[in-house]
Amino acid sequence: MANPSASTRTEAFPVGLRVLVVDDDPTWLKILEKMLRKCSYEVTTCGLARDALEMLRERKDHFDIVISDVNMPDMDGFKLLEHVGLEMDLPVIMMSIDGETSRVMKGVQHGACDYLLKPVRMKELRNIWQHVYRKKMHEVKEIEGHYINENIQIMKNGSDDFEDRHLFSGADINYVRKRKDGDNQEHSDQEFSDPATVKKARVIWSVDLHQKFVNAVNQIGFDKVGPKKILDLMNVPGLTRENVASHLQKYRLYLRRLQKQNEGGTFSGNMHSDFSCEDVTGNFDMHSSTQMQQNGASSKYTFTAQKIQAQEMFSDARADDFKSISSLQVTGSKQALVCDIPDSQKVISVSRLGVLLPSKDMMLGAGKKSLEPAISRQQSWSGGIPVMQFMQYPKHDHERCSLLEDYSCLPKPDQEHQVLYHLDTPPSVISLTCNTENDMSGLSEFKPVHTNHRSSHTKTASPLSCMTDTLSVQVDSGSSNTQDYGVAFE
DNA sequence: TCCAAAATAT
DNA sequence: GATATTTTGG
Repeated sequence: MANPSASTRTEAFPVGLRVLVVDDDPTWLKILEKMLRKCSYEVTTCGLARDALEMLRERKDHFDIVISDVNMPDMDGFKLLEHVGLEMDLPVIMMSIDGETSRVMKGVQHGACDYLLKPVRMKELRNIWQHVYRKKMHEVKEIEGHYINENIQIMKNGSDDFEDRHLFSGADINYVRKRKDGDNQEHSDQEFSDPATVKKARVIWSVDLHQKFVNAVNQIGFDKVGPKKILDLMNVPGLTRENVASHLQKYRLYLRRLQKQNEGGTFSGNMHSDFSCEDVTGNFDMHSSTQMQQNGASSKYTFTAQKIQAQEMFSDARADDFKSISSLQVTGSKQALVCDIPDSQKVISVSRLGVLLPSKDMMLGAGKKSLEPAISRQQSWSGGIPVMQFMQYPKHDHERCSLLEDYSCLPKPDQEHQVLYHLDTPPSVISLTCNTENDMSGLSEFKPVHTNHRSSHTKTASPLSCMTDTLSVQVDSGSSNTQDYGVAFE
């Protein structure tokens, strides 16, 4: 899938599928080649299994799928199948003249994704791309939850843009979500047979992607910003103007809401003093962040921040609208946050502070920076360990809490939780963990008064000079029905 | 079922 | 390009 030429292609997904056909019979090779080309696939033929294997070994990234005959003089088709499965893990379709059950079974047992009988029909060849797609989906599913990436995260049932194939490629794997198995297994044949009916990819606005978006917006200037300009600046393959427009709409709504709140003058306290960098910086073991949640209730708070200098806080103080985020705005520079933690909410996080000022000041675009909460559940690897960054805000008042000042919303005593502070600017990560129930109860009692308690966990924090870039808080109670991925503006 | 995110329509 | 509406998926 890492075909270099892929990036230059513009055809719809199955078009250009790179197929390697192996058959000792030159006539069949010719026929198959012709038929496959008719399907708009990119075909490579090979008369010897050994040569095919060699070719694959040399350029395994140059093929998407292999179709091999079973009976070949130099090497049994099953043997080839075995090698391919083990060495390059490409989908392999076997074919033969006879459809003897045992042979077909053998093929399947050896890992063939399909078994075609000669003469092969056009319809069968036209659909082989599904195997590639399914395989990818399968792989994605396996790594789901452990992948982090700074590009687009896409979920699709198919791909309608060649470029998208990059999202599937090993080197540039983007987190791809798939539907639940049941969904496509049931109607796979119908749904997949026509690429045109395949659903469009859904872009998941991860923190990183959102950050790019925010950076672009800032660069352009809020008043002059437009989807097209942002798209150009972001320069993310596969991302469309519509994607950006949609996100921009959400972003604007978010800022508007924030501004409103700000005007309303609800200040939830003086976060500044409470949330100084000292509390945030420090080195903690980030590994703890990897265990997101087990069956029980566990809460975890992670956040990364860069240059934390909070000054203002835009949080909703209204009890009725508590979904929210807490964002602090930093004067001079940067961020802060508050968050609400719902028990039902699985993850809460405030993240990456953007660089826009969600206030009038920002609108004026004076280059001020602000903290911007983002929400997403995204997986990332930090030091080989998956870390999730969350940014979803809870919606229950009773659960809300501000990291800065209101800790009453922290997880209930009966829950196990972890708190971690994670410095994302590159390397350092801080994590704070409390795993005992006792700790929990302590947290649940968190109130401003408990500042000390919190400090104790963050004592190693470095000075303000340390910059924090993202702050995310995640609370995992084990049960939740909220969407937990993507950036959320709330 | 509900809700928010993202896609799509206007 | 902005906004309204619909679709999607957790």
